[in-house]
Amino acid sequence: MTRPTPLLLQIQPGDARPLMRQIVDGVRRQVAAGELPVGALLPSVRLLAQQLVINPNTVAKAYAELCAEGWLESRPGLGLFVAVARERLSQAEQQRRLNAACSRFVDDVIGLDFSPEEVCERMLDELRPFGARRAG
Amino acid sequence: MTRPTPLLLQIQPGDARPLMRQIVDGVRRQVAAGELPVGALLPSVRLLAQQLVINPNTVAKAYAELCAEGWLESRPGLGLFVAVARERLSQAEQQRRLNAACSRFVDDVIGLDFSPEEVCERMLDELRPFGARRAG
DNA sequence: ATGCTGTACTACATAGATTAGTACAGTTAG
DNA sequence: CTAACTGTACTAATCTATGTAGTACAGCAT
Repeated sequence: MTRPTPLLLQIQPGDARPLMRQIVDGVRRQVAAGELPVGALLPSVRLLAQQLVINPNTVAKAYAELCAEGWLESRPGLGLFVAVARERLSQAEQQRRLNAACSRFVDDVIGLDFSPEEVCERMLDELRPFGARRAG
Repeated sequence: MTRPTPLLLQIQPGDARPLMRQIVDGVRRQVAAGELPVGALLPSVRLLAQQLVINPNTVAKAYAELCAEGWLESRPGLGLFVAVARERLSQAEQQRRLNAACSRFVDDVIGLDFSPEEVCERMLDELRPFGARRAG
């Protein structure tokens, strides 16, 4: 009894990110925001590839990365499902990634004429919708 | 009367960023933080390449990008100097870059178990030292 | 048995980063 | 003027990541 599942995911030609990254980021956001509930079935590798008019291999690689990160769960023969939230990384690794992200972010905004407070506010507006998912 | 100028800049082998980016980011931070005062002479393309044990071409490209961004000024035959702060980008372009940076940052931290406030605090700690340079 | 599912593997093409080497024009000190 | 420095420009080769293409295999449902 596998119900088909729609997935609103768009690929922007003007986006500088590689296709695989656009898919990974897009699906990750939808899962983190709760738009894709736990247990939801995702479109198959071949179907999504057909919808986005890209190679199935690119979709498969994106899905594989999302499985490795713990967002999705693969049941071979059945499909890919949204996984239950769980601790995925050690405390140290999480700190390391936060530092790296902050470092890169600062490099990106360092030349812009915004105050740290302005930057912070704009960033929080985008981050808040995803704050809900914490492993328990 | 060109005085020689020291430049503390390290290249980390473990850093995933390309060499050119490490140089650009490193010099940009030092200029933005005021560690390199306006008018300071930077080490020549060939000297810095020798110090970092990399190809002079890589250094030249990094310097060229810093000139294009308005951080440095080139006087052929003399050398490269820290430029005076000035408006470099249109309001619209600055907004566009801030949005892109926030978007990427959120993608980076979305899977970590930190609250938006924790993320914000950690980010501000790294951003604040560079808030001083605003074009007037 | 048929048709769906994810996965694995190879080969090829492309773009970006880097190295390497050479060459040219501007500036300064001798 | 000459020599020695400066930044800049250009080409060619290499390496890596990304994407494309095609094929093959194993699990599951009807």
